[in-house]
Order: sequence, then C-alpha cells, then structure tokens
Amino acid sequence: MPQHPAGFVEAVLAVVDDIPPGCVATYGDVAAILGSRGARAVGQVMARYGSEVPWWRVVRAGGRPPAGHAAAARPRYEAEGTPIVATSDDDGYRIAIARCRWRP
DNA sequence: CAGTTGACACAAG
DNA sequence: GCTTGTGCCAACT
Repeated sequence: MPQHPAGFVEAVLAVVDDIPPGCVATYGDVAAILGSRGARAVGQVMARYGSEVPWWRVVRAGGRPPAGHAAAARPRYEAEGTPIVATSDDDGYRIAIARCRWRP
C-alpha cells in the first residue's frame, strides 16, 4: 500500500477539520469545495483517514448520518449541540441540517 | 491499463 | 417520503 497518500486526502481532511462545532456539511458540499463532484470519493477518504478528523460533522444529503456509523455519531452531535431529530429508522435519528448546514 | 469498491448525490417511479 | 437505478470520483487490486 502506498506510503504517500494522495493530496486529495489531505484536502478532504482540511475541509472537514474546518467545519465548526455545532455545524455539519454534506459529502457533496465537501466535494464541491474541493472542486470535485465525487461525493463517494469523500466518503472513501473518511473511511480510511476519517479517524483523524471530526467525520461526524460530515453527513449525507438530507441530514442522514453516515451508514453504519449513526450510533457512533449520535453522542457527538449531542455533545456539540448539533440539532438532531429522533426518527423511527434503524439509525434512530436525523440531523436538522437545515439549521446547522455549514457553508464556507 | 482495466476492473472493483465505497461512511454518496440526484432523478424517476 | 421511500425505494430503485444511474452517474461521478478517487483509491486499491
């Protein structure tokens, strides 16, 4: 495996690290900031290097938490004061992205 | 170089 | 509002 991660990775981490507490941004928004449309590419970076950034501030369109990591992100939102809404889905909640959408 | 994968977004039904 | 299908992008095999 490559020891030198691509610069794209550092760019994504920089944007995520720039998101202030209590706010969230969608994968598509992060990709747009980077000048790319690869929302999936952003998720790919999070899956590999997200452990070093507040990945919970990056959510899917509509304010849904990252698949398979909703339970891990929920306490983070409550701790940061991010407005969330309880639902009956398997995730159990949703983010009020309409109120805390971070825009650069 | 071609194929597969993934913490996605958007359009249509 | 939810599900399905298609499209995009970057990294890995």
